[in-house]
Amino acid sequence: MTPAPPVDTIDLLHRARGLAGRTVAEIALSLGLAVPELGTRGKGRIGNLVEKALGATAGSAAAPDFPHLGIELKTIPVDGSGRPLESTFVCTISLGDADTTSWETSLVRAKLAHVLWLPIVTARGRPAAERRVGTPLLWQPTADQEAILRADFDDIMGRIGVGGVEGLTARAGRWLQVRPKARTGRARTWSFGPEGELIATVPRGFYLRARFTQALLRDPSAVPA
Amino acid sequence: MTPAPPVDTIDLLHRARGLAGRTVAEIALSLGLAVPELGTRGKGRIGNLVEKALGATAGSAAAPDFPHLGIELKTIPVDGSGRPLESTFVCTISLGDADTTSWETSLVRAKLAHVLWLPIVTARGRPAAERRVGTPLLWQPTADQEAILRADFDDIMGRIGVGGVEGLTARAGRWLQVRPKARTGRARTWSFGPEGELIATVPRGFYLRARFTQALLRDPSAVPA
DNA sequence: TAGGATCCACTGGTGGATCCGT
DNA sequence: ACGGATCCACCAGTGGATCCTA
Repeated sequence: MTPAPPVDTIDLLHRARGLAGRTVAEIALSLGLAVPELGTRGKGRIGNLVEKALGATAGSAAAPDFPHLGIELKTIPVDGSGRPLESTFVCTISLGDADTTSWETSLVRAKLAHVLWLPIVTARGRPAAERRVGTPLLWQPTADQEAILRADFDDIMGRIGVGGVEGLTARAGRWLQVRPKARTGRARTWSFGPEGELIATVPRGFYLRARFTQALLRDPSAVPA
Repeated sequence: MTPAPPVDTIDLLHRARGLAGRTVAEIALSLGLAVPELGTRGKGRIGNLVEKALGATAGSAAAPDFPHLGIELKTIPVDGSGRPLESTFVCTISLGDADTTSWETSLVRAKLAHVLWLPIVTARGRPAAERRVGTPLLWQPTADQEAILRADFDDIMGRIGVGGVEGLTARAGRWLQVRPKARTGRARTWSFGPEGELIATVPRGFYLRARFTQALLRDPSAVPA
């Protein structure tokens, strides 16, 4: 019942376009799956559903959703006019490697190198089943865009190197930012404090600000503020 | 329904003696739990049951079962005359640290520093529910015993340092031995080969040979072959 | 007999994201 | 608007051990 992986990029894009206009309920039904609930329950379930619908490789960490194509799938909740309602999670940040990781070798660069954006038209307060897939966009950063992402990355990693991760706020970064991930007070990861001492901290992730993804969805080569 | 932790060593020993002579079925019933199946299903379930019955801390890794007492609980299947039917698993071996770990700081020493042995009288082929708790033994290694355990540990770690973990067999060690742990071909851990190269291997654990535990149960200060 | 192979329950960490006060 | 907090599914790894052939 689960579709095979797409044979190539064209195939993937065709399939994604085939989902456009369909509701979450319809997609779930066609896969023989339960319609995901949302709200405070099951925040990531639409993302998982769409992955299955497009034949993405299941649950493979540190690899793109479509490994043979090198393409990452990202759903993004948008309002009726196509504006993102949320920032977009990119990946977890390796807090221990702040001083030895470069943009070139970073996971965040790998994730953003080639993305299939799939807007999910979302009316707040309505059942998830009603949400509808919008027009997909296959995107690779332009040189200008990547330069800014790299600058954000270097800025963030530099701040961690100087003051430790606890001194970093979500205010750093023009398009990329770092915010907490996972339930506060439960998950723990290891990092370094201002004096270089080893400390336990909440896991954090890279996110793309909504103002960047908003511009992107309208013009893939946009360079917004 | 789950007992509170024992307040002190005497309390623990009293409780353990209170289990002596009782069957697995009786203990499960008194805790309001299902009687564990065994055989090829649920090999560790009696151990878990007894932990609960004695108020051990649940599922705490790298800590003794009774942290405030520093005591480790080990069930051990024995025949009608009290002879162990199996070797006893002690703990996982840290393969990456072979050259930097000493007996003094090792997990295996910590685990064996103070053990509450609880024999489980086991007739092969009979239902697990019928198994009966034997006479508990609270044990700490004598100086002579610890010297041999340390020698085994050093021997094993030395062999790993020389030939890598893949050259190590369960034949090494007088009382302690190293054997595979977890389903072959599934779990993987990282180690070093003969040339110092990083390799993936099956996880392994320290076990106490049955000839040692057999002597121990008859005479806590025994120094068998 | 015992070395090598294997089994189940549980949970912490990861990947998928959205919630919600200020 | 947005920074900080939080939610669920899934799975590999760990802890509890015993099985099973040669």
